[in-house]
Amino acid sequence: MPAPTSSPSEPVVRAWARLERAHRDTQATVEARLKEAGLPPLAWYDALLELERAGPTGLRPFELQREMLFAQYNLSRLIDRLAAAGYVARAASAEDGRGQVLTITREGRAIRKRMWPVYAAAIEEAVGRHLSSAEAATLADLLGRLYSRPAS
Amino acid sequence: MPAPTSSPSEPVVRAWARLERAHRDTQATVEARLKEAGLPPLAWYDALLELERAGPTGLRPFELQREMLFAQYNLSRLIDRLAAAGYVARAASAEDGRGQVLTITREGRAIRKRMWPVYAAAIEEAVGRHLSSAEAATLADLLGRLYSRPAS
DNA sequence: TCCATAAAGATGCATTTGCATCTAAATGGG
DNA sequence: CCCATTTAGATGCAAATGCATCTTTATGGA
Repeated sequence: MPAPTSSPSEPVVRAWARLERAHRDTQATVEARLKEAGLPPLAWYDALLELERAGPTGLRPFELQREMLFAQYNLSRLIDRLAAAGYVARAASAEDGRGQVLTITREGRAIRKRMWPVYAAAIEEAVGRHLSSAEAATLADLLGRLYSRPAS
Repeated sequence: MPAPTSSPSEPVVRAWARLERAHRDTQATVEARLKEAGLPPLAWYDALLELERAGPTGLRPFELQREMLFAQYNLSRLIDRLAAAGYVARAASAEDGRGQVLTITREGRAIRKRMWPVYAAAIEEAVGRHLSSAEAATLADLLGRLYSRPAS
């Protein structure tokens, strides 16, 4: 057997490098727009959206963790902050004595809704502006191959 | 005039979301491989590579900052660490009394060289494995549109 | 020449992340 | 039923990041 992992081709290295930069740049734009508007950071939006989608059943932290690809300790503290802000409610899980169930509050729904227009405009500024719809679709498709969980 | 910034199309939102995830995932893989091998983090590589490319002339911190799209205070501290590790040398700038000139040391070149095989394998694992060369080229092209500075 | 302004870096302080570890509850084999 | 192992989640501590601000030097008018 030859080399166990072959060296990446030049286009692959370029794609990687640009993934880094494009991410840094777009992320910075989006976070900046949210902050300018006096709104919470991006991660809050993601968590609130997942919880809103989950409906009144709510989600267990570990489920949310999988959805968000977030480190456990990291999520634990994100939830702390969201709960402190009154955007999510924690309740002890009925079936699992170790666990809890998270649900979004009315305030949580409200802030998420308030974040969306700003977030949307930022996405358009950072991404949409530079690509046609067809190109965005191609990009989404290619990026989708780079991580395992197909979720969304 | 209609809405100053239109709402992003659905493919654009998808592309954005996947950019987030693909980045998180690939970045995590690469950092993990480096750490497993007992090597410094990715940012060190990037900085060292830029400095190596700059040759004996070196680079001013603000130049490096632009290359790397790194926050100023952040870079200032990254340089601290690199200098403490003996990988870069700082010297007062001749033309600019405020500034300094950074050059990579022999040890810096050595560690960068030592990082490359691990880094390369990780890039292949995180990106190359999932895409053909043509696809990688397409991806690189599309990502390249998302940030202004064409550098690389 | 003098001064206001801008640019290059550094730094104190608060927040966030990463890492290791811990507690408590669940699970599964003997 | 019991104990070893696993899983959910929290947390102390160190490192990194973000933010505001500061110092020093350069620059560009009046």
